[in-house]
Amino acid sequence: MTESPARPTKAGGTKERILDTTAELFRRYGYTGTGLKQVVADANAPFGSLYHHFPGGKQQLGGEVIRRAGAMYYELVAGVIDAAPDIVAGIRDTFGGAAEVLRATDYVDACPIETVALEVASSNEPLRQATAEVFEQWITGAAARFEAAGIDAPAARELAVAIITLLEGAFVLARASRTTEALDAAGAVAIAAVETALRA
Amino acid sequence: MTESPARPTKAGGTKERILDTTAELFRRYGYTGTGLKQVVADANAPFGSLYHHFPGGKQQLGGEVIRRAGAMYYELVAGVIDAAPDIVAGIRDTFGGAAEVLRATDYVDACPIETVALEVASSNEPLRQATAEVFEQWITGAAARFEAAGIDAPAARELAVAIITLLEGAFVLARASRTTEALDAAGAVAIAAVETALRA
DNA sequence: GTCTATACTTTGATAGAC
DNA sequence: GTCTATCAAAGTATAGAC
Repeated sequence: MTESPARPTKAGGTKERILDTTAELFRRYGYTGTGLKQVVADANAPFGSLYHHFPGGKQQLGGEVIRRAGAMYYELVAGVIDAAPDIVAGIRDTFGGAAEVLRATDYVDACPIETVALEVASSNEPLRQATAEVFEQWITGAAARFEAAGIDAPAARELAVAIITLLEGAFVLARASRTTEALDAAGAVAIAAVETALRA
Repeated sequence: MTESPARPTKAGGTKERILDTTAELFRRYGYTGTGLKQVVADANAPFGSLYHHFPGGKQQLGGEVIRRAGAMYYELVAGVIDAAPDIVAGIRDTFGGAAEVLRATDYVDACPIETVALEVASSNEPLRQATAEVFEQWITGAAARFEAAGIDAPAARELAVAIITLLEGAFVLARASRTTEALDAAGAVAIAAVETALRA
């Protein structure tokens, strides 16, 4: 009973709480749209704590959030794919599950780093690199699964890039239109591309 | 010679100059990342002019820029497609041309409304609707061309959604990685999807 | 390590002279 | 319709007590 329920809102230490809160705000409002005052308010943390844990300020916090959220989203999707009986079903479940989550969260919970990636692409080189590394990690992970399904390495990588491209593009149209039409269309094309590669 | 070279930087009236400048800034830095002071500075316009032409402030300016830039980009891509001998070549030219432009502009000139669309999707309902209308216009225009190529209406629309999804998604990965790999992979999948639909 | 108070800058927006 | 001056609020960041 030495543990005290200091922070009612979320579990974990102050640093983790700041990271999780920032990730949530980034997904909704993007990098420039998220203020540090809002971060500490939502994380129930004192302002000074932020600069204690992230002496590099908003940029350091942003970098850690991008890598952390990127890795977590990778694990999430990889789990869905690996739970399916085969790779085609895994891709189908990925797009179908993404559509479900979007509907259930009022079209908020899409890719956690996409908005930030576009915002920083031409304005913040360190953060741009962070997003590039996350996407590269996803591509490598997806390509490995396609290779395991019998597709040769170059085709597996190209297919991985195309699938992730379809998912990211569908998130843009889905969030703008508040429909899952793009995820359905993208999922169909994705499955067709995988089946074609498997036959080759 | 009654015309005086009042503004050295760009052609057109003050309002048009503000619209063009804002569109350029939105593409690079997004909506929240673009300040109105930077807009008037780059447009070589006095600050008061902005609120004279856009009494609704940043939101009204944003809405007009989204619709204007969206329509211009539509005309640009439609021109590329219609200049090609057939629809497959048109799609190939679209993805190839987009890759060329990205390389030539240091990965800045991608979709003019994509960053803004993600930023406002869950934070600014009027602007979210503006982006949704632009995407819908693109989908309708692309679907009409697929129908003209002999694809039935439902399939043409689904194909249009998928192609635009591929383009938007490729822009995200391309700008983040500063490579055109995603545009190449997306273009290949896009062409395959069109060819499949044409055979059906 | 926690927390408060504050410094400094930039933001969107307005008023009013011309 | 142009332009300057200015406002209140929010932005990031820092200092220093505890």
